Amino acid sequence: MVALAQEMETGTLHEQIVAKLRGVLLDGELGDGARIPEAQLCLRFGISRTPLREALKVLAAEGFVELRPNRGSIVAPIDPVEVAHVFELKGAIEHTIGRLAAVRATPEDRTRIEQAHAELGAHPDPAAYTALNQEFHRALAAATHNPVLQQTYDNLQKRVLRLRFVVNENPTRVAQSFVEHENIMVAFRAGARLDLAERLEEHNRLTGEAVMRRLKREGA
Amino acid sequence: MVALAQEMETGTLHEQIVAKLRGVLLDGELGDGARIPEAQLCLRFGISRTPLREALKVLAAEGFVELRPNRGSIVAPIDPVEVAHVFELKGAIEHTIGRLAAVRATPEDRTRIEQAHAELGAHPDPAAYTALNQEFHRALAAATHNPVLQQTYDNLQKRVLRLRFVVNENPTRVAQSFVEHENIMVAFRAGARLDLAERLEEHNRLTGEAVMRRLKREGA
DNA sequence: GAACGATATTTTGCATTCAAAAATGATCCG
DNA sequence: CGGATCATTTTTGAATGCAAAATATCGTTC
Repeated sequence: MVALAQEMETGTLHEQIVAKLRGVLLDGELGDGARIPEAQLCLRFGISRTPLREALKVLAAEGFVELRPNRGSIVAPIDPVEVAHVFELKGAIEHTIGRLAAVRATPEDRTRIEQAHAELGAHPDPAAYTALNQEFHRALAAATHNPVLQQTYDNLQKRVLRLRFVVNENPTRVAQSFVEHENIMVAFRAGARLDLAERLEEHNRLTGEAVMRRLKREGA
Repeated sequence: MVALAQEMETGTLHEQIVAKLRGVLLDGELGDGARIPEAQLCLRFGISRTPLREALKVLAAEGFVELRPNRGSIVAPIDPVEVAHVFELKGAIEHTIGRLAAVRATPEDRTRIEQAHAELGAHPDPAAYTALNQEFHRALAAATHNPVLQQTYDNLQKRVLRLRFVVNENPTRVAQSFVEHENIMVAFRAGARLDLAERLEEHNRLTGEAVMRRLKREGA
């Protein structure tokens, strides 16, 4: 089992609860549209309803939870149209990540990115793919040294992570994806800003299209 | 007094509280870094601390409020570096708004955008500027028909709105800004996607630079 | 046996309460 | 008179309590 919600055990208690709860949602422990068992989660986290509900509101604002007045909260149902919109926005941000990271990446950033890329190459299995891929893109985003961008990007990334089949990526797409990553790395190493930007945007578009095809097929 | 926080009286009670509280923050009623008077706001909104605190956590996640463990919440202090980062990300989104709005705007969108632009032309006073300018850009964002993008954009826009001197824009910049808007409209009317995208991004950059200069001057 | 409706149970949303932490300020000593 | 120490008050964070709403249960009728 790959932990998708690799949050650190840090920050305020509230932040920790948000992180844990997000973890529950991202790991698909509660399916799409499932009722969120407040009482159960309180027991599990060893807290009362007050802080849990605070976390729920935050996650609702982030788009992971849907609050239905007087009818409790549910895991936000996946809306294919919305997923497409998330990818569209993410594309814009990927482009910017490319332009900025190519120029701003420090030697440490470069090392981390190279490392993430190498790990992806070493583990071509779909099981490991999602987490490593996540790490790779996260490292690139970090190289922009723009925390506002990073956080927005991360949030969007998490939103698509909720789709189970992104996790259980198919082997063909994984292979294709790695080829795209190779090209991304070529542009990155060369410091080719616009080239990197375009490749990242294109990679996002292709991933998005794969996801949308899958969504259509599953008729979710 | 121009109401910056033009939220509607709709949605769940929770959403209304978040909106009202955001209004208090955006209208600059509480200065930068000021302690948030929980008790007072509860009185004013006629609610207890529980729902108010839920709203506070949401606004903290959005970056308007800073929660200090055991020391209460304060209006998030303005960090010039962060403001620059917000503008940088907003630039990426403006570009995308341009590319998409040029193609997707419906006749109704076009009417609304033209109207917003005309109103800006009719009221060249800095006092009215912020609200009308806000409306103009909001209308353009809406023309993308991408709610995810719209919401993210709106959130960023609100973050820069917190800077009081953006509200009290200086006349020179207002005039210059309108010229940029004119050019934006030319590209928009012509359906020139990339041209519109570039002009919007450039407009954002220039606004951002004006704000940053102001920030530096005031030494905030 | 299905459909409806009345009643019991659970869940939800918010107010209240309570313990712990921080801020305040009163007292003492140098 | 200034500054440290300790008691007092206030504020914070979270658990609990309570009324209203929704859901489930069950009996009744057709």
